[in-house]
Amino acid sequence: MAASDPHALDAHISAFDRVKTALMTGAFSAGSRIKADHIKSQFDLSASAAREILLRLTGEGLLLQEENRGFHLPLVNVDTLNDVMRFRALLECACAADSIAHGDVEWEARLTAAHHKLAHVEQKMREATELKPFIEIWTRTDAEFHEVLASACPSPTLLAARRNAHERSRMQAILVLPTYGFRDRTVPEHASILEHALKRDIKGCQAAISAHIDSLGNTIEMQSSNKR
Amino acid sequence: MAASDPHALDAHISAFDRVKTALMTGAFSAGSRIKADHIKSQFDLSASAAREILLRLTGEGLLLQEENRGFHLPLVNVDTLNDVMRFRALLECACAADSIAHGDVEWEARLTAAHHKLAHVEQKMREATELKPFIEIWTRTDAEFHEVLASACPSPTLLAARRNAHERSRMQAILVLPTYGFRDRTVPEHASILEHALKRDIKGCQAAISAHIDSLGNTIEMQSSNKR
DNA sequence: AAAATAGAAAATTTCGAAAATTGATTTGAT
DNA sequence: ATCAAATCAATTTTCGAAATTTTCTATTTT
Repeated sequence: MAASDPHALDAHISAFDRVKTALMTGAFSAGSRIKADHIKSQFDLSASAAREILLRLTGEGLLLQEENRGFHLPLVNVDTLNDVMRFRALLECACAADSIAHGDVEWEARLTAAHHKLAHVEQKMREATELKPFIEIWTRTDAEFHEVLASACPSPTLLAARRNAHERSRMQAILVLPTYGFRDRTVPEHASILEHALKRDIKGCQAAISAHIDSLGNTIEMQSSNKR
Repeated sequence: MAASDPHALDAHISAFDRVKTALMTGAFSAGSRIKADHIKSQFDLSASAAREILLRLTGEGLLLQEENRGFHLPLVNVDTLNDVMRFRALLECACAADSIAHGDVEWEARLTAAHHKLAHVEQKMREATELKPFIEIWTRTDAEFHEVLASACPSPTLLAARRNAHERSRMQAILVLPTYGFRDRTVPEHASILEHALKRDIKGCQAAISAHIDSLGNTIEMQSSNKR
């Protein structure tokens, strides 16, 4: 991959997704301005193509826009992180309740498979001394697990909102959490969610989800992890 | 107001809001294409200004876009209406719970005032033979009531999502419901919401909200109203 | 007559440059 | 020296036209 064209292998991926991925993987810091010119040159786009992408990302709530002052990432602190996390918990719980009520054996199988993969990655992370190399794969695997957990919910509106909330909370976590949200306790949390879902215990599953997400929100206050 | 310039008096209102208002008041029909050219001429905008507005509205979920096939209103039927309504109910209930938990006397006063205005309009509607002339003011008053009800909720994310869900459900209602969502039973429904909110009865208030919104969703199946 | 093809028209998307706005720097006045 | 006005550079926003894609219509082919 030539240094002059860092996206040569991503030619089939839309420019929108490339910029969004950059945002979601921490290429910019919290509160920083996202200049159209920078996007334009960095991703080899025309001025208006770059602007349109930034507009779309603003529509998804991943960026903010100020009249005549361009686009910027949201500022992130304990309060904003917890706010988004709580909102996400509300939607994850609602989706999970619907999934548990409507999901069939096929759903159970997919959920078990997704958790198996996630547990595999997280086990490696617990054993590793450096988390960083795992973050990208873990982020994808974690998103997939929660996606499958919600997938038997019959409401397209709720599903779309949940996914968006997940993306927003993920972006904030990447921006401020030392280990991007992963901690040792994450492993039993995911196991507990799976267990209650398979038991068709809606209340228990929602409690597990809330605990999982709350613990993420609280991580910011105790940045004493010795792993990076 | 000259016929050639239907928006002369709205000069201080942004073009975005003018187009959005047109959408929200039923200027276009469900599923219909929203051609950039039409917006461009109808609202006296340049091609790219029109496109940018349509992009923003898509970001808010009020329009859909299909690659190289432009923008269009969502198709609306019993299922989509109920889906959005259920989602809105989830968020309204969450906001109401927070408001009841956090609202002070000032909030109670504003809520009472908002309900008083709403009840006034709705009383006139019950007495009237034609609903149409009241729809615009009623829509505003109803939105204000639900806005105030939610306003003591401390979560900006939840508040923004609730407002958006309200707008989307309102647009769908305008598109398909015969009386745009108003029925005689709406009056006691709003009263019940107020009553439980002031009593600080979270469960009761949520039940009242759910009943209120469910009854809207069901209206589409019984279009036997003799008023228009 | 139905299906397929080709060509024309309509609509969407993309583009790079012009216009307007903001923020920073310099200049001038008190 | 301080504050205000004016100038300048950087950035965002707006624009109308060019390029692409889709859609419609007419023609040809089976």
